[in-house]
Amino acid sequence: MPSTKTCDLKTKLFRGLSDSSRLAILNVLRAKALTVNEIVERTGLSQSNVSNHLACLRCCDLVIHEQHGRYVYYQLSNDRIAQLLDLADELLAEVAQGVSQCQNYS
Amino acid sequence: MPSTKTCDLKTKLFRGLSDSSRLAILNVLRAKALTVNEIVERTGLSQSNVSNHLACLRCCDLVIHEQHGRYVYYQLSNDRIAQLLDLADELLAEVAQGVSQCQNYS
DNA sequence: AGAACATATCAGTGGGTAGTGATATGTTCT
DNA sequence: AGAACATATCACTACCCACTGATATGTTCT
Repeated sequence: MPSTKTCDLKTKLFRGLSDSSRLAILNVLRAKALTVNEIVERTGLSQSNVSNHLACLRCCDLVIHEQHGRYVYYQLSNDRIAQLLDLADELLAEVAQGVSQCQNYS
Repeated sequence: MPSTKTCDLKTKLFRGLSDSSRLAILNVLRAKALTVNEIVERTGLSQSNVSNHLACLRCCDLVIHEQHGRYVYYQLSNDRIAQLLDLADELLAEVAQGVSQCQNYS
């Protein structure tokens, strides 16, 4: 059974995933490594917003980046991230309606 | 590839998991079904706090409840929830340090 | 060197939400 | 019926965090 400390870290990990911008970024990165601008185009988010969130995701070791010339390529750092997203989809397949209706948060 | 709508729902699902109280509740429920009071004792949270979060988790179909006399037993609704928590632990095993250091949120 | 492009950083603000306390509802005793 | 227990509901407040806009840093051209 996870300790309190591990639980708090897990809370923080999930908080990293509980933002629509960050999740959109992780989602477009599932296909392949992308530059910041490509991420901006595909998500429709502003550049500074994407960059801010990338800093967060990078700091949390959820993505890694590689500078190629003046472009910076980002990709998922770990296969388990995609697995986690997949598993979340599977769970959602069964609880989507409930989650959708829940009024406690948006 | 998940649609925007699915992504938003996933965001909401993760938001459900991104609170230390809710995660603590889900965590103690992994062992077995518990009454509200047992959850209160094991998590150290206040009764109203636990009850509020249980309402949220119940609404999201993440837990189910059964009334037995004056006690209400709660349990996880779906095996994938525990799987998701396990997978998060596995991912954390590799990114814990980064997550821990990240200053973007607490 | 300077211009154009690509990305990062930072401070400020507004909106959302978690926790508390009081109270309501529901159940099982005597 | 009434008391004691178990749980749920609700309104309020304080805090946290996501987005924006401006600007800084870094890179590759001519």
